[in-house]
Amino acid sequence: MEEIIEPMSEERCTRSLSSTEDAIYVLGGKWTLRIMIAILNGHTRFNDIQRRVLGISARVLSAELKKLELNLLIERNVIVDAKPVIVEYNQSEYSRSIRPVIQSLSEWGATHKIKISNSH
Amino acid sequence: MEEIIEPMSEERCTRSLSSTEDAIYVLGGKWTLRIMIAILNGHTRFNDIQRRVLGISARVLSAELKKLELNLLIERNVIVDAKPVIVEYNQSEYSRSIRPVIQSLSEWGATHKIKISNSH
DNA sequence: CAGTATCCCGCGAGATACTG
DNA sequence: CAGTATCTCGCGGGATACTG
Repeated sequence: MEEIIEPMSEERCTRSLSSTEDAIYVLGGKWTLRIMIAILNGHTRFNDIQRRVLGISARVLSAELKKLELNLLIERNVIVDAKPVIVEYNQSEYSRSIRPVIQSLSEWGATHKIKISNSH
Repeated sequence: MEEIIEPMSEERCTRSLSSTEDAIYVLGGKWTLRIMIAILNGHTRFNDIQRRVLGISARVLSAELKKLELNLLIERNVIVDAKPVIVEYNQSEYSRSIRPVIQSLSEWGATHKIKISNSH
């Protein structure tokens, strides 16, 4: 009886792929991580965030914040007893879970930049 | 690979962000990881890959393969002494470097899916 | 300040056809 | 088989203006 050695089990890889795609779907947008990192840096208010994330429009920022909130990565808090109402977007406890992911991406991105510039 | 240079403070975080964006830029496309994983799974020929990556057109696959090759993640090999010439896209040695990234994304994606489905 | 409403344009990408 | 060439269309997203 012979056994075929595969690079990796197809189904395991497929499952892994689908999870990977989910992650990319949530985190891989053009603005998503920029915004997330602005908030992690303590910039919690709409216009403050917009100032930090250069080039983003109010319309797109609004949509992105809703998406991040739906994914439980940020929490929208309205402080009603303020002169003009204050809205704060705060990192959630759960948002800590993406730190390793950001770390991993960041490390690879850094070495990759070197790799590419060396190759040209 | 790059676009805008930020003139902001917190340079360490900005550098990290920029590396993260570079990684997202390379890996975050709609098809990129699907294709990469198909190749890692041993599907090396154009039409074979296209069959594995459901929904992708030849035009887009062609462009994506060029991008992956430019990023040194795959190698294009032409086997000239075959009746109709055979072209193979093989994983590069360097492509091993993205495994931790895929792993990290995959793990977060899996737990996130559970997190989200529990919250609805 | 914290957004929403329109208008509008470019390009990402699907469909289809064609070539060496 | 391994792509390239058009043609087309939707929508992501920028610009601008407006509101509570």
